[in-house]
Order: sequence, then structure tokens, then C-alpha cells
Amino acid sequence: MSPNDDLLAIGEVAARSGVAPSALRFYESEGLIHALRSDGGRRLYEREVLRRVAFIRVAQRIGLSLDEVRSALAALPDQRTPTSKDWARLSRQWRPRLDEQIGMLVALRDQLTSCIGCGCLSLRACALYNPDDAAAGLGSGPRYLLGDAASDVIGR
Amino acid sequence: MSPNDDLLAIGEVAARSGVAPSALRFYESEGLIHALRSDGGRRLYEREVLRRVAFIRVAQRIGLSLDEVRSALAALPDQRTPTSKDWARLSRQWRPRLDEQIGMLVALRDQLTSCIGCGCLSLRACALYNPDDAAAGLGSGPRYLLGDAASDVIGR
DNA sequence: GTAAGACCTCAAGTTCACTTGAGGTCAAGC
DNA sequence: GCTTGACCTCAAGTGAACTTGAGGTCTTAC
Repeated sequence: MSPNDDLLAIGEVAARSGVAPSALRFYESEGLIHALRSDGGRRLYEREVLRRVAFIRVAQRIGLSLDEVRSALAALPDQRTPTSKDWARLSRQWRPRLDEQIGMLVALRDQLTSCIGCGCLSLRACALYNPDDAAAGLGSGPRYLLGDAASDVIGR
Repeated sequence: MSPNDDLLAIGEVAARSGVAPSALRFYESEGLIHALRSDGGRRLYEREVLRRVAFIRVAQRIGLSLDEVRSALAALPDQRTPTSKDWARLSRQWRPRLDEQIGMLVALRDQLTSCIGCGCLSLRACALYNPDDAAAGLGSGPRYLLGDAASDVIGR
């Protein structure tokens, strides 16, 4: 592999994408991006990787885990460089997710004054207390989500 | 402390709030809630704790860390049981945060088709790539946020 | 030709919000 | 009186998404 066949070193990709080199190595270890190697063993990235990284970061902002991102990326063509149509197709899938998240927060906001403001803040009756499966992107780690278990009311 | 002066055992609080006993102990260790003790050393909770726990969980849904929740709770009166007015005052503070989050997601959605759809997905120009300080609630752990470092564009 | 800096690998550490487990105590019912 | 189940403490583990560090190699510029 010749050293500058329009390929980027990891530092360059890092600078251009705003993603740390360690993160890029990590993404590679996770199978999210791919790099060629120089004779000396250094990573050489095709320009395409910038779009891939951008995709990953935006997907994360929307609340996808890297696992989900990996699945999404798996839908890209394997044997040719993805076109912008390919990327558009992928990102269109975010739409419902975004809509859902927005709806969730709006509902939360609408309930906020009336619900806590009124002093009920109950666990059964209060709409604030029905996160359902909508806890995407809030915090990390194993966690029991509020669900059927929340079955009582605060007041006597 | 008499064993049933209208106080709740940890299991009861757990069942009523939907929060695991281990989490309640954890919250206590973090100074978020407080418990009296029985002669035998068991935790006895005042009814008020249910509202406190509810507050904590809702705050988390909005994206606050436990650290922030602690600060918020510090604003509650120390010497008397908080009234619903007190709680309302606290939760009103969530409003701007919620508004901001919603705005962020809406902007993201609005940009989505035009931005990725058009194939630009650039790092400098694309609105998708200006998370600023708005990464609240996305994932965990130390992480470099996209910022000034993201300073280039994908296309040549 | 050599010094500096960019890069390599691999293992271990970090944060958050908890959970799990070990080893033991307390309280209620029979 | 004894079993059972709820509870106790304290230390260590978990998962995601990385970062940090140690110890070493490559490449470039002078």
C-alpha cells in the first residue's frame, strides 16, 4: 500500500472528525469502521471513513447504542463505496425514533406543571410515571426500568 | 422508634415506588434520601420519601444526573416536610432544560432529511454536527464531546 | 543518522447508576 | 424455639463507550 494514495492517517481523521484516535481504534475493534494498513503497520483510512464516523456520532446523538449503529451500518453495500443515497436510506430510519423521543419529552413537559405542580406526583396515576420503554439514552448501565412494578400512589 | 409509627420498611417503599431496595440504599448512601432506623437497625422511611423518590426518577428521565438531583433537592426546606409548592418550585426548573432538549431533537429532525439526505454530512457545515453542550443524557462515561475539534468537512 | 513526534498493541482504568454476593442479623408466625 | 423471609453491611461486579498508560516501533525533518 503506497503511503499516500489519498489515504488518511489516524491523526488526520481524528482532527477532521473531532473523534479521538483512541475512539477510532475502538470503533475499529468494534467493527464499526475499517482501516487499511501501511507497510509499517499504521492505519490508513479511506476518505469514506469520515462519513462513517459522522454517521456514528449523529446516530449516537439520537440515542442509538454502538450495537445498533453496527446493525445499521451492516445494511450498507459491502462491495462498493456507499453513495449518498445509501446514507440517506439509513438515516431515514432514524426519523421514527426521533419522533418518538420528541413526543416523549413533549408529553413530559406538558404533564410537568399540572402533575408535579398539583402535588400529586403519584406513581400510579401520574403520567410522568409511565416511561414505558422510552428510556432511550438516559444514563447507562444495568437498571430496572420503571414499569409494572411501580404500582402505588404516594398519598394515603 | 416504635416499629410502625406510620413508617415504611424498605421493601414497602421499593414496591410502591418501583425502585429496587438496593437502589434505595444507594440513594441513601449518596445523600438523596434519608431513613430513620428501627431498634434493630432496619431502615424506616417516612411517607415523604415516596415523593422524593418519584422526583428523582422523573428528574432522571429528563436527563439529570444524580449529582444534579442532589443539588436540586438541597433547595428543599430542611426543617419541615416539603409542601407541594416546594416540589412544584423545583420541578419548574426542569422546564428550560426540557425545552432545550426538545428544541435540539426537533432541529436534528428538521436537518435530517436535507442534511444527510443531500449527502453532505459534513463536519463543519452540517447542522447535525453542532451538538454544542447539548449532549445531555446520551450515553455515559468520560467522553470528548464534539466541539471546536470537529473542524473539517468530508468532501475534498 | 538521529531526535521528535506520530503511531502501534494490549491491559487496565474511568464514570454513572446501580446490582450482586457473601456472610450475618432481625422479626413474625407456628 | 425455630424456621423463614426480610433486612443489614461491605466489597466487588456490570455495561457502555471510551481513555490512559506502559513499553515499543515508524517516519520525517534536520
